[in-house]
Amino acid sequence: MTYWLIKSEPTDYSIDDLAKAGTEPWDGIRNYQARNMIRDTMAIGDQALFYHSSCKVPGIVGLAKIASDAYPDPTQFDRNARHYDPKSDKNTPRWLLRDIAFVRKLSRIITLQELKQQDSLSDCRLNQRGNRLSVFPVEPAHWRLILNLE
DNA sequence: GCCAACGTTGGC
DNA sequence: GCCAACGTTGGC
Repeated sequence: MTYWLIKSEPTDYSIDDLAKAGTEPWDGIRNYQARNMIRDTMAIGDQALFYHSSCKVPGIVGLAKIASDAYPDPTQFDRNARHYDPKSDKNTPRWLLRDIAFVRKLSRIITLQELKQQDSLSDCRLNQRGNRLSVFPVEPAHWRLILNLE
C-alpha cells in the first residue's frame, strides 16, 4: 500500500473531468522512472493526491485511487496522439498505464505556495528542486499532514 | 561510456 | 515567455 501524487495539467485533464468520467486510463506518461513505479510499485486500491500543474494556481485539488493493473498505453501507438512513440514496439510496449478512479474533490485547493510553507514537508518530493516527475510516492506522514491542511 | 545539444516540464 | 533543472539522443 503506497500513497501517490499524480500531476495533470487542468487544461488537459482536470479533477472535474475525472469526476465526470469516474474512471479513466491514466495515459501519456513518457518517463522511465515514472513508468517503473507504475509497473512495479503501484497497486490496485492505492490512493493518490490529484495535483494540478502548469496552471494559474498549482496545487492539490482532489483524491483518486488506482483502479487497474498496469497495461500498455494505447496512445504510444497512435500516430495522431500527442504522446505517440514511433520507437515503441507492439510486442514489447515501452509505456504502461493504469486506470485511476475518482474518489473526491477537496473542499478547497491546497496550493503549492501553501505546501512550500510547511517545514514538515520540506523533504516531500513536491517541494524539492527540479521536481518534474508526473507521479511519485508520498510518505504516509506527509499524506496525513497534507490532508490536515484541507 | 562521455558529453554536448536538444527537448520537456513546470513555476514564475 | 523565460529559464532552471532535468532526461534523452546521438556522435565520437
